[in-house]
Amino acid sequence: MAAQSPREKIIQTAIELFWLKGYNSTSVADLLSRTQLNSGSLYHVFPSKQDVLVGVLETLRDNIGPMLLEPAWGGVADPIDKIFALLAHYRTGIIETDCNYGCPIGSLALELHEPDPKVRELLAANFDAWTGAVEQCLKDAGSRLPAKLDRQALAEFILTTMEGAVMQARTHRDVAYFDRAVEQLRQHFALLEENARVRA
Amino acid sequence: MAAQSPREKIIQTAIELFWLKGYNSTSVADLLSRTQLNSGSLYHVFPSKQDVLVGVLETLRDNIGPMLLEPAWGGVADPIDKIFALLAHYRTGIIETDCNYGCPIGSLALELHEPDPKVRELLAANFDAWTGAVEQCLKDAGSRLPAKLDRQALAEFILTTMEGAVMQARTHRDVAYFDRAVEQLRQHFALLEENARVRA
DNA sequence: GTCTATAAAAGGATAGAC
DNA sequence: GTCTATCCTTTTATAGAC
Repeated sequence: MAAQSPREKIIQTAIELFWLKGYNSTSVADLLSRTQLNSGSLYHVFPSKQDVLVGVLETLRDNIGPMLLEPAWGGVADPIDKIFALLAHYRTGIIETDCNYGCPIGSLALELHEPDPKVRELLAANFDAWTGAVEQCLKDAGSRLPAKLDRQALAEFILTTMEGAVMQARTHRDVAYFDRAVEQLRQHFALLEENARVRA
Repeated sequence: MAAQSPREKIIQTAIELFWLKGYNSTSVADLLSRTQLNSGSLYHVFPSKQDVLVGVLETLRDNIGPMLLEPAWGGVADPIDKIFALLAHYRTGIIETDCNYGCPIGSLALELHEPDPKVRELLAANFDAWTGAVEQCLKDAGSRLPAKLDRQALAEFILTTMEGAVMQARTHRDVAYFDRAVEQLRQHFALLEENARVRA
């Protein structure tokens, strides 16, 4: 592994701690002790804690492929299978964290109540990257889905499902809440695909 | 209006501030200045800030009827209309807050990363009260929905939709994200109702 | 660019008089 | 039950030497 710059160390650590503890509950001191850096080094790179958050959100937005999609899609080629593989990837996160899992973006989106405009736009950009990837899957599914289907709206709805399902699984500490939501979405897809066949 | 006890003042103010700013970003000093109470009075009733949170969650759980369902359902009798009236009620909240709206329970559920077991159970109990009310609507819809439909799972899915849709509308500061998610749910209902008719 | 020390403020909570 | 004063810790951020 190549040596990491202070910037890289801080971003990587902040991604993990903001995800595990949230933004407000992660102190600069937490970041310093985990990275073994001194405050002078951190504040030299990031003038304020919020600048660390901006760096985190830019990194997540720019690396959704290697950090999320490629791990989720390894070996999966079918576009509709990819969508459910992405959801299955979140399920793995839920299991690995004993049902404590929260979507890094969704949790920040609800934790930060009056975010700086730049932060809010980066949260939105992360959602856009996610729904954009799913929308591409829906386009790749071609005539298997109804021609008149609003594929952007359905991509957003898949994000809606993931976020709401993760929230309930976490709150109840029970992955079955996630599974039942995904099953409802599967039924929705089954109805859409049947609809497309009938009209074909 | 009847005189309010310190306890009632604190709970009412905390409901509002936890909703507007979140739990961590609401200080005890905020509660004191808003209620015009002194710290001695607050800590006499609530030994710690977390006890205020417990009181808030118990109050919301025990008053879901007058605080949420009855305002949302005024004049609506049809069980399926009630479900979409409930969603329309959230839409009103989104509009009234300039798309800053967050579900009080959902936001806390994601903000609190390692909640005390009692707090977590109360969050889950609030979700249960919500899905329980929706599940009753689905039962009241009787044969308009497929007989074999898992009505508990669908009730949870409606909560999933609301939470995910609120999150996206807030993040994008655009109610259209909420509207599109509800429209997807409407299509899902249309397919279910058609399904029930065909088999009848 | 990195070090140590520390400022300056905010936070939760307590003490003891009334 | 309520008042005022204050303790103690945590937190973000800065200063100035190296």
